[in-house]
Amino acid sequence: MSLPAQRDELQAADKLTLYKQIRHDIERRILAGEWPPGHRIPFEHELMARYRCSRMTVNKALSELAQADLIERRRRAGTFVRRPQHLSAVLKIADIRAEIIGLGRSYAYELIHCSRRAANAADRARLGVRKAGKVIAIACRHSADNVPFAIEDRLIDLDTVPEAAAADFTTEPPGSWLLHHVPWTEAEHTIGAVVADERTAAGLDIAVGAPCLVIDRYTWRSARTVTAVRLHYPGDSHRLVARFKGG
Amino acid sequence: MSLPAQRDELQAADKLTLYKQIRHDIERRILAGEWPPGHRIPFEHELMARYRCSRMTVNKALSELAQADLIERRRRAGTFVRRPQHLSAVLKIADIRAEIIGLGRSYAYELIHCSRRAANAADRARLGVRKAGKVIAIACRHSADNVPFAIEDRLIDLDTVPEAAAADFTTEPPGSWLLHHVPWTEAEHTIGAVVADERTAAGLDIAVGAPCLVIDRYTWRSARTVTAVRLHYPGDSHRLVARFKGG
DNA sequence: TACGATTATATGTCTAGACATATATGTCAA
DNA sequence: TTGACATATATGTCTAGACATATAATCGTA
Repeated sequence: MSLPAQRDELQAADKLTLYKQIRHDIERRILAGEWPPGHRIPFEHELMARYRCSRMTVNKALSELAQADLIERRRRAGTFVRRPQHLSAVLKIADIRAEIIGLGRSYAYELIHCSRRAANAADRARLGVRKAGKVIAIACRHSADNVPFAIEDRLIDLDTVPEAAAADFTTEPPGSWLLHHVPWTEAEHTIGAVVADERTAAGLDIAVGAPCLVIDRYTWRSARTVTAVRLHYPGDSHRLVARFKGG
Repeated sequence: MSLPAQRDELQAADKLTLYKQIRHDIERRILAGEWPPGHRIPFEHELMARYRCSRMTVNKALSELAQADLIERRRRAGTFVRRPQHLSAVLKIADIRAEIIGLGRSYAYELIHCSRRAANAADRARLGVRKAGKVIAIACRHSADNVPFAIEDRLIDLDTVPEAAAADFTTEPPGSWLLHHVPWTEAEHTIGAVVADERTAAGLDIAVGAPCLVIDRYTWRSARTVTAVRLHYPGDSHRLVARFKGG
C-alpha cells in the first residue's frame, strides 16, 4: 500500500499541522486515483500507527474528508472512497457593486424606478407570502466602465424589513443596502436564459432578441421573506463561473 | 445574553449529539439575528461552563461554524460573527441521465456524431493542452419524455483517458461513462446565455433565435485535461437551481 | 437452508488535561 | 508621541484514554 513516511517526514514536507498533513495525504491519493472509489481506507488505528499520532488526530482528518463527501464512513465496516455522484459546484454570486469593483472596473448605479405600495396579487406570489402587506418595488441598473452590466427588478417585503422604508436607494444599490442591513439570510437562485424584450434591451443597451442570462434570487430569513430579485445580464458578455472538486 | 438551558435540556430537545446541539444553538442565534455580524461569541471556556462540557466539544462545534464561514476565530481576540460577504451558492450539476431519471421522467440518448482524430489547433485550445494528441469528439442529445433536454458537444483527451477509445458511446452517454471510469476530477463551469443558431435550434427542436442556457465544463485530473464539454439547454424550460445559506 | 440472536469491531463522541502560537494590550524608553 | 518589547490570553492542535452505537460477521436453532 506504500503509505509514506514517518510523521516527521510529513511534517518536514511543509508547515501544516499534523491532521492537515494526514488529510492532504489521503486526499492526494484519492484524487490521483491511487485509492479509487470503493477502496477501503486504512482503519483509524492503522493510520494512528502509520502517522504515529492519537486517534483523535486521525479522526479529525477523516471527519473533514467525510464532510467534503470524498469518503464515506461506515461503522464496523470502515472508511471507503466515495464514488462522485453529483458535480456540486460552488457558485459565488457577489453583490454586484462589489463584483464590479473587484474586477477593477468603475461602478455606476442608476435608480430607474422606486415605489412603495401595498402588495398586489403578483407581488404576493413573487414573494411567496399570503397576507397583504407593504412592499418596495425597485428597478435599477448597474454599469461597469459606463457599459450596462445588469438590470435589476426587485421587491422588498416591508413587513420583514421595515427599516428599508427609510433607506435611500437613489445612491445605494438595494442589494448592497440589504447585505449590510439584513444579516444572514438564506436564498435560492434560479438561473435561466431569455431573449431581451424591448424594455430589457433598452435597459442593457443591446438588441431586442439578444440573449440574456437571468438570475432570480429569492431571499428569506427565519422563514420570513426578505426580497425577491430578478437580474438580467447581457448573455454574450456575462458568464457565471463555478469551480469545484468532485467528479 | 440569555444563553439557554442546561446541557440536559438541550439534549432532551432532540437526539443530536452535544456538539451538534451547541453548533445548532449558536447557528440559530446568528441566523435569527440575536447575534449580529461583529458580535463576539462567548469564549470557549464560557461555553464550556454553559453547556457543561469539555473544551474539545465546544471547539468542534465552533470549528465547523468557522468552516462554514458563519464565524471568524481570532487568536487572543475571540470568536466573532462574520458579515456575509459573497453569496456562495452550491450548484448541483448532476449527470444529465441521472438528473432526468431523478426527475421521474423517461430518459433517451442519441449519439449524433462521434469521431476520433488527432487534436487540431482548436481542439488543443479548448482542452488547454499544448502537445498534439488524439481526441474523441462527440455530439449527442439527451431527451426527457422524448422532448429534447440538452445537446452536448464534447472533446475527450485520449492521452489522459485512453480507455475511452474502447468505450461504446452509441448507447452510453459520455458524461455517464466518464463519471464511472474517471474518478475524482476537478472542474470549472461557465454559465452563459446565447440564442439558438440553426444547428442548435434543430437539435433542441426550438426556433432559431430562441434563448439557450449554455454550460461549459472543463474537467481535469491531477493537472491533466480530461474533457471539455458544452451543453445547450432550451432557455425557457431549463433552469439551474442553487440553494445556499449565507447572506 | 434460512433466520434470529450474539458478538466483535470500527466509527462517533466525549473528557481532562497539555503545549503551541498568534496577537491584543500594557509597559517602558527614545 | 511613538516605537520596541514583554506579557497575558484565546484559539489551535494534540494526547491517551473512555464509553456509546451501529452493524458485519458469527453462531445457534428451527
